[in-house]
Amino acid sequence: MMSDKYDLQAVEAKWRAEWERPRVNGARVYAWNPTESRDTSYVIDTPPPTVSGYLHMGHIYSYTQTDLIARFQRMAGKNVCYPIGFDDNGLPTERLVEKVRGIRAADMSRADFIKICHEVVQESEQDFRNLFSAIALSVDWALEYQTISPHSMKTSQSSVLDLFNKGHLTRKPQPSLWDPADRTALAQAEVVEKEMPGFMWDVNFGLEGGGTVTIATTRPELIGACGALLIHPDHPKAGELLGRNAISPLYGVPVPILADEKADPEKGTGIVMCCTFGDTTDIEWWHQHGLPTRVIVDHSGRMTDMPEFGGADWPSVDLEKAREAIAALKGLTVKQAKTKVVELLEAAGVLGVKQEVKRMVPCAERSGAPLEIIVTPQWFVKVLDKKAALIEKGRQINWHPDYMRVRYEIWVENLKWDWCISRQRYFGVPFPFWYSKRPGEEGKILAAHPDDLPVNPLVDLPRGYEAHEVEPDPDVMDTWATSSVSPQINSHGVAEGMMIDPDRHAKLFPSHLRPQAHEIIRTWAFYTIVKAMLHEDKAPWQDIAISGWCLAEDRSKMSKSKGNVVTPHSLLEKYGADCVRYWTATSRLGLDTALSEDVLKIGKRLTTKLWNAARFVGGHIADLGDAPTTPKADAAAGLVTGALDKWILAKLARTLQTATDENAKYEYADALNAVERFFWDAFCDNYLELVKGRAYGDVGGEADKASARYALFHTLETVLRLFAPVLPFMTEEIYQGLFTARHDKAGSIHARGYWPKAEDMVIDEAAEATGDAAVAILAAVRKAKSLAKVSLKTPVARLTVAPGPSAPADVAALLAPVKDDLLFAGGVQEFAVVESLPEGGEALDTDDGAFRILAVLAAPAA
RNA sequence: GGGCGCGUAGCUCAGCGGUAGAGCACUACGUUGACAUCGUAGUGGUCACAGGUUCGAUCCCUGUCGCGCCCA
Repeated sequence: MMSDKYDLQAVEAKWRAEWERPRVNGARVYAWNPTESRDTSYVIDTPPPTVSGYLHMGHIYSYTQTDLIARFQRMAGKNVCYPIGFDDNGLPTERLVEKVRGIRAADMSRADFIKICHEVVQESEQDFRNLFSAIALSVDWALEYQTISPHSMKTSQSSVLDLFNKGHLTRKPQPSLWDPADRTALAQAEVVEKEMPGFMWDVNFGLEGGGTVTIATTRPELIGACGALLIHPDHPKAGELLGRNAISPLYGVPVPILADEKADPEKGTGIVMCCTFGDTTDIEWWHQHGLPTRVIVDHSGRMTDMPEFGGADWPSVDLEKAREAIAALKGLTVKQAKTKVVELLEAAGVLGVKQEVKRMVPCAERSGAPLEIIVTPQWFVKVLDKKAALIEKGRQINWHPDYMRVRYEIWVENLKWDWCISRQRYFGVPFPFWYSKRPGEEGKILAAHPDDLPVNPLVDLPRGYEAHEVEPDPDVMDTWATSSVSPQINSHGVAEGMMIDPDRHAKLFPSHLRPQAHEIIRTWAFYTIVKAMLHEDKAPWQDIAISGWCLAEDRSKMSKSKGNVVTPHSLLEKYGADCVRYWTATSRLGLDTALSEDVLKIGKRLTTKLWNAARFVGGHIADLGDAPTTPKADAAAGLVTGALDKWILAKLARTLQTATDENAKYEYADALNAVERFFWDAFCDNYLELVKGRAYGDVGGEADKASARYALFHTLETVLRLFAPVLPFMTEEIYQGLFTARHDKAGSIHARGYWPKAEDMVIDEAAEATGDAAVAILAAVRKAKSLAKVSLKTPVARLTVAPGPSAPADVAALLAPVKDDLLFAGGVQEFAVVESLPEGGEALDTDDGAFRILAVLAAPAA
């Protein structure tokens, strides 16, 4: 039995709880079955949301799109493995914790800080669980993981150990991107370019043997770190300068003048200085020309006292003056130092023109601080030597939409740095390494034994060593170093010799689908491909589905600062999960979508219509029990005899075909559209009106009525299943309410294998043509009434039908099987099929051009 | 500066070689026994612009302009 009104809140709460209870053969509806083989599985590499973020519409948008795919695959018969995880380690979480608790990691013990991180993370994870449950994600909660859990740490450390053993991981002091605010190294992907106003100064260097040379620089504070001057070989002054030494101002350091094509003769004076390190070009020159390393900025972004200055590698022609400059600058931030150096240069009379320029400054994505390039020992995954192989791996994956692959390839082609995975932070996965202090092997890297993972080198020891013999590696991994093994965290294995459960790994890796957003193609997708390739020379997934962003209604980005953020909770409360899911289902993969209340209202209209149509059908099929089998079998058994009934079943079969094909291609929006059109146009607007005469017993006999009831039964049941991935709550409520006999057998409408089957459907082409004709003529009759501005109830005294331009051969024979239904639905009193319409009266063509009709309306009732 | 995507009815979008589609909005009519959270019908577009290919272009090619994103 169904109530008149759909009680949204109560129904959603009921099924949320029910789906988590063991129901189908003792298992939960969405449970993955670990005993089955890989052949029947469908494995999803779900994005673990970063718990440091706040809940926004984007989460609903992208996670629901994945859920639509998961639900289809499950209903279509796959053993779906749909895990969920939380990315809770790393710098983003540390920053969140410092903010919400008003503390600083640097002010407390490492252990205390980590403890607080765990607390904050718990609260945040519960918010996500509630949201995901509210929108009915069909994830298997038994597969939940955290990237900071011991299991994830073990997987992540196994990964690093495997890369180390295979020679893909190196640790050496080399120039690294450094965030002086958070005091940690960063990877290329965490850099954002910000346009900042600044100045370019001309500065005069002296020349050995007399004279001066003028360079242009935006970073005069680095003059002390200068190792050479560069000039383009075609520069007019190249001839006189090349081969000579310049003398840096303030410090008096002799530096060679070298030729390089990369020194832009159009920029500034056309002569630049190369320092340790102003930018990435400096690093190239430093490598290429074998320049000395001259460090003058420390890890906190302040000027050092340059202890090596004055030595053999760092000579000066005027040590005393240089020491004055060093003393004046020591301890200043880079920014303060810039001002001071300019003053000193001015006082020394070597400062030339100052020009205002806008420049792009590389900054840390998280802290926003301008980056320095500092030489520190860091762990790098070697990727620069593998660009071609990485692009090839990307091409083995099906990208949806395909053009997103280009973004990946462009990123790989433009890589400038190996992947730096070490961070000088606290809340993360530690490296499973120590450095030996044993005499004779000082500095040797000692790796943990795979069986001992996870290890904390600050507490644990490498096999065979005493505490006093080792120095632990103090760093933690970047959060991407762990999230990049999300498929392996779920599959419980990384590589040969690094397996927790080889059987499970073989079943779950590679996964079938990676869903994710496009802005992290260069990070998460890229890093995951790197890991899978280096560990097992595999692509990590078969398909990758890229979702777009959820924009505000005006198509601008939602952001707190703009105040245009719509929270998921307000929408869920107002419209319910089914309507919100409907909104996400209407836009395809890859496209950004504006949040639209209009679309939500359409969803509302659809669910209301579905509820009411089901109430109507329910009234006519209640006593059928589970006597109906399948449309095909019931038709073959002579239970479905009406032409219109065969017509709606044929349209249903075609709709199923489209919906199945589109869903299999991840085109859930096209699938939904096909089902919606069938439900609204064919079923509600036409079939239900045409079938009422027989359903209520006003037309035909018992067999005709039974035929109608069987067709109503099958059509509604199938439509519910087709809508089930998009509207899980309402379809379950109706299904459990009306199809109780079937529900006893199998459980939830969302159960595995519940997608309708093409082989159970039946298409009768003759009946289809007859039904199409009935629908076209009914529409023309309605149009005649609408044009006459009368009620649709107004009877038609006489309806005459003649062949139109594209008429079928025998109109009378075609219409015969539906004549009674048609006349009843149209309120027609007298009916005739003729060769051509009589003169006079307003004839109408049907939309398909098959017929011309003349409807003479009865006088309206008084 | 490079790459990618997008510009179709007032709005949100589909179509992608053969006389322009849907929903919303708007207008008119209508409470018909599932539904007024409704029904039926209608109005509405030189498919951003300019060239080219073709018998024929919204659809393919080239260029221009505008918007968005990614990367320098």
